[in-house]
Order: sequence, then structure tokens, then C-alpha cells
Amino acid sequence: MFEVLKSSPLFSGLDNIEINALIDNVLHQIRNFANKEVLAYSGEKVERAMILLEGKLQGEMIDFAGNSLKIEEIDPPQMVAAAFLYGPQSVFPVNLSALSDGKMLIIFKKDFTQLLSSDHRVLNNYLNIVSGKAQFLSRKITFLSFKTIKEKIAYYLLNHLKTGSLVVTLYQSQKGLAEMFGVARPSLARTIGEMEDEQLIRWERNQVVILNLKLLQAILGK
Amino acid sequence: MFEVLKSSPLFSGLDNIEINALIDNVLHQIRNFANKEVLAYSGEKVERAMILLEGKLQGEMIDFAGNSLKIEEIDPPQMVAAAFLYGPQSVFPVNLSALSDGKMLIIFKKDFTQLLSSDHRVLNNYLNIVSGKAQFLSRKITFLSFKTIKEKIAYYLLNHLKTGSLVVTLYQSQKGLAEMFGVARPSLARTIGEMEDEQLIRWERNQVVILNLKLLQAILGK
DNA sequence: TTAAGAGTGTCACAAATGTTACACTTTCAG
DNA sequence: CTGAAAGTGTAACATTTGTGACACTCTTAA
Repeated sequence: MFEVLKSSPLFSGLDNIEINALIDNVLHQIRNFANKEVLAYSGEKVERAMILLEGKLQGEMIDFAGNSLKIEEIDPPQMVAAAFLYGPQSVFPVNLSALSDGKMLIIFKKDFTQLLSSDHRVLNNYLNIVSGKAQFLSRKITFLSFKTIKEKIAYYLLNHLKTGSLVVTLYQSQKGLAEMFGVARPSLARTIGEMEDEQLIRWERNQVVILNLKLLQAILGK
Repeated sequence: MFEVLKSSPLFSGLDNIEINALIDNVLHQIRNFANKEVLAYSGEKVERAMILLEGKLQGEMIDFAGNSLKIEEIDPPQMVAAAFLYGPQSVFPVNLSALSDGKMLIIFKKDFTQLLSSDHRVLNNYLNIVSGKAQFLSRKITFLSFKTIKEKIAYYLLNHLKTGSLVVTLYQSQKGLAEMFGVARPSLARTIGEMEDEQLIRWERNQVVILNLKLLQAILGK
């Protein structure tokens, strides 16, 4: 029934039969959601473990002025808010909204705790997920602490560059990127234009061609 | 021997005898360090669990231009880099340096894993610590995503204000604050000056008096 | 096929912050 | 007590980014 869970980090190392047995053993439910639906608001208590089965979600912070900072996109079969289920302040750090129709598996905290303690491998996986989450957030801070937009662009491109290639494929609009960078959209466009003038990159529709890798690295290197 | 550990989050709920038994049961060592010593560099692999016993540490990110962003200060008996011991990328996210002389308890990862699995309470505590760490980092992102220095100051003061009081005691210099905020020191001083002109606050040596709480909150509220 | 919506490039101007410099004060070790 | 080091207030100026506006392109659903 939960074929997709086999490749989920939480159940890594378990086979289908074991996964189904574990899940059947605890209370759970399936929740369907529609595109653009808001599934949770920042500050809301996290009382259930959620594993995305189908569709796409995003987490974004909204500040008091209404500006949004997109923190991450979530694809199946990832857990949602994994690092916020336990710990001293278990509330959603972001608004969670749907980028498409989809569905997710829901397990209440009490039952999830029981699931964790019933299998050492799952517990170990969960520990890795939460650690990975902290590491992701830490990298996010590194990224946000870059001062200039140019640095952010350079860092983003170099991190999404597959070794050997000089082309970065974009899965987001400039608008989406601007939100991730925490900058205004026209400011991003302007800086992109400047970097094109400098023959650093060529920014096309859905991909960016690196024209001068060394100079691009030098932006971060000095 | 490790009296201070009784109040450590990792050993919460255990008594002295149990703690000593657990620790004696695994390989461990004590490491002394001197003020200003750098204990680990960003990017270095985390191979040991470290619990601060005495002294004070700080973690700071250094960007390529040499600017530093102080992420946190660590006091005993906290764990160091707890969320970076497991997970996909177990490397230090910050430079770890000493703010005073001190010493810490060191347990190698393998032995620490053994310690975790030998007591359910400790494992549970550790899960809470790592979750708490992720939550801390998440709040840090919230903080860094404030656009203006004024917002950052207001947020910082309101968060350090004890209920009922109108005075915030500072345990850091303006220079230290500027590093935490990720802004230039004179810029911080200028903004403080502006807020004093506006009768919002009175900034004294080691403490800040809130003169107009409502207006201060309004900075974040609109 | 076409109209609507989303995304993009660009501009002029405003606002915020960084940079560098210097004088002054405070702290603290010797 | 004193000198050095660290911290603070402030200024002029340079840079960077945000804002709001508009025209244009692309995509897509009716």
C-alpha cells in the first residue's frame, strides 16, 4: 500500500513487508490536500508526524511586513517538520502550503513515538533525519549571511553545478529564487544583468550557462 | 566526578550514580583549553561528542571576506555540535573558539552511540537536544530575515525582556551584538542613536531601558 | 486563436547599510 | 596609577538594495 515509503529516509533499510507491518501497527490516516491549500501556519503546535506521499509542499516564513522567505520545498517521500515534532518548542517554524494536489500519511505524535521505539533502525533513521535537518538549516544560515546578491547567486550556482558541467538547470522562476534569497525580485534581475554584462554567466529561460567559472568562484573566494 | 552533568540536558532525569556509571562504561577523556583557543574549524569532521564542563565557547561563521557572524555562545553543561554528530554531513558548521579557559568531556562517536543505546532516557534526551538545536537554528533564520537593523534590535530586546520589567541587561558589547546581527558595528551604533532620539529606548552601559514598549512592539507589528 | 496571468527586463529614485576615519571613554593588567 | 587595548559615538561618503512603475514576452486555458 505504501510503496513510495520504501525509498523514504525514515524507512531506509526496511522492506515493504516490514514497513507495512510497522504502520499497520499504529494509528494513522491519509490526508488529501489541494493545490495552494495552507496545511499549517507558523506557530501552530506540531502534534502529528507527516510524511508526504504525493504532491509538492513548500515552507515559507512570512515576516511582519508580509514579505516571504521560502525556506524549502518538500517532495515525497520526505517527512514534514521532522525536527519540530520533539524538542522544547514543537511548533511549525513556517507556513506550510501546497504547491500541487497531493496526499500525506499522518501519524499522531504518541503513535509515532511508539513506532520509533518499536524498531531500532527507524529510530536511527529518524535521528539522522533530524540531524540532517539541523544541518540544512545551518547551511541556510551560511547562505543568508552572504552580504551581496552577487555572492548569493554565485554560491547558488556553484552549489547546483554538477561536476563536469557548466550548465545549471533551474527549477524555479526568478521570482521564486528572489524569495529564497530574501531579496526583491527586480534587485535580483538587475544583478543577473550585471553578471551577464561581465561575461560571467548567460541566464536563459530555465538554465544558466557558466561562462567564466574561475571568476565566479573568485566572487566567493576573496 | 562529573557533578555538573547532573544538570545537563543529556542526562536529565538521571542521578549522579547512574551518570557516572554510564560514562565510566565508555571510553572518554577530558580536554582542557585556553582562552581564545580555536577548538574546531568550520568544515572539519565531527568525530567526537563534546560536553562543556567549564568555561565558555562560541561558534561563529566566517565568510570569505573575513566577516564573522556569531551564531551562539555555549555554557556548561551543554553539548557542543550535538546536531552535527550524526546525519548526512557531519561537519562543524562554525569555527568553535574559547571565550575563556575551561575544559570539556570528550567521547568518541562510536562510544557515544553505545552510550545512547545503553539508556533510553539518554537517547530520548539526545533526540530532544537535536530537535531543540534545529529549532534554535530556525529561529536564527527568522531573526536574520528581518530586513532592517531597527527590527533586529526591537526583536532582540523584546525577546530578552523579562515579563514585568522594562530593562534588558546586556551580556555583550555592541561589537558582539553587531556580529550576532550580521551588521557593521557603526551601523548598529547609528541605529541605536536614532532609536534613542525617538525616545524608544535609553541605551546605557550594560543595560537598555525600554521607554516606549508599545512603539517598540509596533516596529515588529506592522 | 486569443485573452489573461505570470514572469522578465529595465528604469529613476529612495532608503538602508557599509566603509573609513578619528576622537573620546572605559577597562584592566602590571 | 598608568598605559595599552577595547569599546563607543559620530561624521562624510560610497554602495547596495528596495520600491514602484511600465512595457514586453511567454504560457496556457477557454
